[in-house]
Amino acid sequence: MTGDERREQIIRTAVEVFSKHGFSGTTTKRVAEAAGISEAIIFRHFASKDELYEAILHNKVCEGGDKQFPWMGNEPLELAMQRGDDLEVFYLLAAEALKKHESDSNFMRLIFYAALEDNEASEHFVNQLMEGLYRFLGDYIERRQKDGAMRNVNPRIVVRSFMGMLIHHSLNNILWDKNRKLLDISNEEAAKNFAEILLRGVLVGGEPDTAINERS
Amino acid sequence: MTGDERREQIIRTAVEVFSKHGFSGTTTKRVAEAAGISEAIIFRHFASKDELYEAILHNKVCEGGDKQFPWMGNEPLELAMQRGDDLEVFYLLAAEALKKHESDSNFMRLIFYAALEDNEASEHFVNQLMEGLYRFLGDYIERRQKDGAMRNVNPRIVVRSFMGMLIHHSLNNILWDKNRKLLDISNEEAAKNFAEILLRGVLVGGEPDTAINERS
DNA sequence: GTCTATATAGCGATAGAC
DNA sequence: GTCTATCGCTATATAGAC
Repeated sequence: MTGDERREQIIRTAVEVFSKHGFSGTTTKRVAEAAGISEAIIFRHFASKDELYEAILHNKVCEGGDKQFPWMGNEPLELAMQRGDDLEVFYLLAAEALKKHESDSNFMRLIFYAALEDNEASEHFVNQLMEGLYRFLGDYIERRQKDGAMRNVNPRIVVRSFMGMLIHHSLNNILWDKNRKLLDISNEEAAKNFAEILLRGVLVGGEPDTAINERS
Repeated sequence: MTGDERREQIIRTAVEVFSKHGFSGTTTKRVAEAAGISEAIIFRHFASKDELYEAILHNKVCEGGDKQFPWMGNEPLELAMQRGDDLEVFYLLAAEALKKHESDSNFMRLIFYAALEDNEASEHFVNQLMEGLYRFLGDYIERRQKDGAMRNVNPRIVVRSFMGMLIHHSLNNILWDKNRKLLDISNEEAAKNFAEILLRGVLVGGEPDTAINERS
């Protein structure tokens, strides 16, 4: 196996191990065993365990990061946005997001570990990718508010509400509720329901009888 | 300092350290330093690092767990539920939850670490506390559906949507968006908005023009 | 109840043969 | 490019003095 091939193989393997056990919980020995090589080879390709970790985070979060978000270069989505088909917009976003989360749960685990363990990749994740998403979806919501289609709620609160539904649902599926005791539904079903609940929540019309800030 | 006092002090200190760095990332040495004692004392009170960790998880998740959830013995909440004041119900739940999360972020970090590191406390957390919450709030939603006040959505999807908003918002505040770059609002504001969005989303009336499952 | 000193094992990382 | 052998260090845990 050539140097580059080996390096790639180590990274792929390391993603598996680090995403399972985090940085502190991962030993170079386990990575070596999982890759079927000796520890020494790892340190021939990466100067330190730290450098290996940074490499896989960079690989997953920074480079592959754009692909984690389904809001760029998605034709059906862009068409739905152009014609102001809100339900379709939110449904497509939800379905894509849930699918991604499910097919790449390692990415989610890495991000959570990085955040908890206070790795700077976490900061990068928020500054670049999440900020991009908040702007992208926030702008759409703002436009729809100007159209008079949506109520005047802080667009970023709407984005957070929606992302909350999606990320928390995937988080349950990956971490806590693996055997679906609390709630057992398909991604399709979940995406439909989340989109519809959120959208009804922000569209004009159908208000609760008294808004909270009009109360005593 | 007596034995029990010392034990309690160690636990309090260990909660801080474990919640910051997780199980693998925490060394008994750091706990000892943070408590201002020698390592030997820790092992006089706890047979192993594992036992200390289980002790603090039991302390926070199992015993203190009930207090983490604001849905038992909360009078204003129960009154609001009795008179079917949905907005007040969801607002109170949201406000209480966000307040708890903020004042005890260590609890959230412990839970997340436990889930990622595959500790059994995580399972207990879901089976006991989350299941209780889903039943409690799910039952209320079901009742309101029978009243004809809420649409016929799987109640547990509604609970998940709402919990998603709350937990994900707190998670952002604690982990990723500490300096509130993405969204900077008070708990009060957040609770109001989440409650109103969710409630409009599930109340009868104000439907999006075409539901997703009626489409092509 | 608390300490210092120490045992033992596993960690990240390196040396050097092939 | 890969291995075995090993270094230096730190981890958990214990022994024994005070």
